[in-house]
Amino acid sequence: MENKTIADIFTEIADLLDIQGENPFRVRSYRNAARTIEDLGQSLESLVKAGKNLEEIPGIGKSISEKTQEILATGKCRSLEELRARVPPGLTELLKLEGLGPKKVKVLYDELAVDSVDRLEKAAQAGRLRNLTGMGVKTEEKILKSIEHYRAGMGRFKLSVGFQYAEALLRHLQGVPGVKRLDPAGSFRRRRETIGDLDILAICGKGCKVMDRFTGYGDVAEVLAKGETKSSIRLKCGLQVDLRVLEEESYGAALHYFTGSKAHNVAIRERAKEKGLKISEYGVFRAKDEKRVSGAQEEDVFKAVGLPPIPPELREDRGEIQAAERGALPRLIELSEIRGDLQMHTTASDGKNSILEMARKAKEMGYAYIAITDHSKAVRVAGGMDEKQLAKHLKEIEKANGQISGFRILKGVEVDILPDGTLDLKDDILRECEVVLASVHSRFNMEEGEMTRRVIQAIRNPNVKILAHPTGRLILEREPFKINLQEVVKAAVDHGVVLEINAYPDRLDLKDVDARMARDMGAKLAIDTDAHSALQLELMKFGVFTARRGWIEAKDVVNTLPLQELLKILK
DNA sequence: GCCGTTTTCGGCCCGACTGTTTTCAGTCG
Repeated sequence: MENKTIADIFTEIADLLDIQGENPFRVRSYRNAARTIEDLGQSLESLVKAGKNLEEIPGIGKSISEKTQEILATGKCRSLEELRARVPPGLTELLKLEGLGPKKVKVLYDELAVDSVDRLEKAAQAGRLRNLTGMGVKTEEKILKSIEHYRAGMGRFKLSVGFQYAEALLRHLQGVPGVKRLDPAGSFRRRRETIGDLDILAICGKGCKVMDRFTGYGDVAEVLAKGETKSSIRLKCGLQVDLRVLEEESYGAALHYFTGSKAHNVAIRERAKEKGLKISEYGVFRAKDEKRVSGAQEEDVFKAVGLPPIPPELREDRGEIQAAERGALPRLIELSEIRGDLQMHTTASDGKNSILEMARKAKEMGYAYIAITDHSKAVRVAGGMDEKQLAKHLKEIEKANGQISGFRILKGVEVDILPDGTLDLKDDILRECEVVLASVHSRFNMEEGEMTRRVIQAIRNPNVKILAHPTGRLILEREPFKINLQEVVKAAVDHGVVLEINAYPDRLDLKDVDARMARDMGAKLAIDTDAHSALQLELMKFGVFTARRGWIEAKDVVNTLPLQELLKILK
């Protein structure tokens, strides 16, 4: 069973308890447990099978441990069933609407029997909400807007999409007279794979017109709020952007606060409290007399609680505070440490540029090498090659090597893993390649056991050097296929196969927590763009972001190595 | 429900905004 399945059960329990008006701290315990489980990076099921005591996991105690084991054993959770019998499960969907929380949902259900988004919409349109306690005409209007927004599916955006909007908007704001500083914060700054909204912080001089400039941006669909220190807009694409203007003396505290994550902030504040301090977005204060201690720089916040600065990508309350305390924070990989790119496509299959064009762009980026890895024949839609075509293509690569100096183009292929676990090309031709990536492009809906065996069989082929996009997911579009990733990682370690962090922004596969788990199990990683044009080689940064979120260091990543050392590993 | 170099009971992060109210509850980040 997937961790996500178990986490979803605890989230639903939390929602249902919340609506019932349960103790909010009890509710929070379930939410914390759900988040911890989802982020765990290793399967709870296998931990339980291995006899591990789940109560050793922070945030999981006796009750949630027992429920987890019940869920794993029976596929059900009695507490959840009992709650569902008491509270209509449709109510949890209402919580997803902006502006609706547990209290209002309960009133809506008790007074008007509203138990679905559709019924809520009808009630609001009929003007039946305005008479309820705590609600009025404005609440009605807000709810109708929320429903519209919810239905439009304007949920989260891929990080790469966020980058496009953020960069354009920052350019728009940068030239405004009086603007001294601008920083994106939030999940964008933590480089999460998706973002829900965009937070921008600013320091401005007196009389600065930055808010007018902000709400007057050409791409604005709606101005949600406009004030002296905070304004919110919704862009035409549905992305909400908040701009906050702050004082210089509290800027560091605000940057820390608005970067999050929420769970990280809570943990930092708990620590501050133990030390007799109070941390808010306005600074670090002494608890006894409210006197400000510091807060101009972000480091001040960490310093106040006795910690070294923690990089934004790690701030998820996944052990970074404990690691910082021990002086054991990783030295995270940097984009500048990448020396080459080991997966890309050319006009020989479904790419847009030639071998030489890819190589020249890579050289211009400061790389020392690339591998050309076009598709094999099973991937028909991508113009995959058979043995004969690949043999000719490898000659083309050799020829291109003669046309570029101080740079090495490695002969490679992305060979398809067929449903039975065999490879799409004969071993003879694979032996000719310096970089063989293997990957799954078909039959995504296999049973977990079958898919795991399929991929492990490919890993056992001695010609295979890298397992590419190991889980096959497409962010916001396609779930990863079912596979026992820990068994796959173990096989990869045993057979010296490198696991890929695919940097293509739709994939980011392995994802952060999986990459961390793989490295902890002893695996080596490669960060590759899977570029289908020369320009897409620039997408490497998204792979590096994912790696950093997975606590990965340069020494874990084979394409930070000089060419000769890389070749030794690939041999 | 979880947690404990003060605690096995009694805490559990902090502040702003909104809309509904005449002093505050609910929601959000």
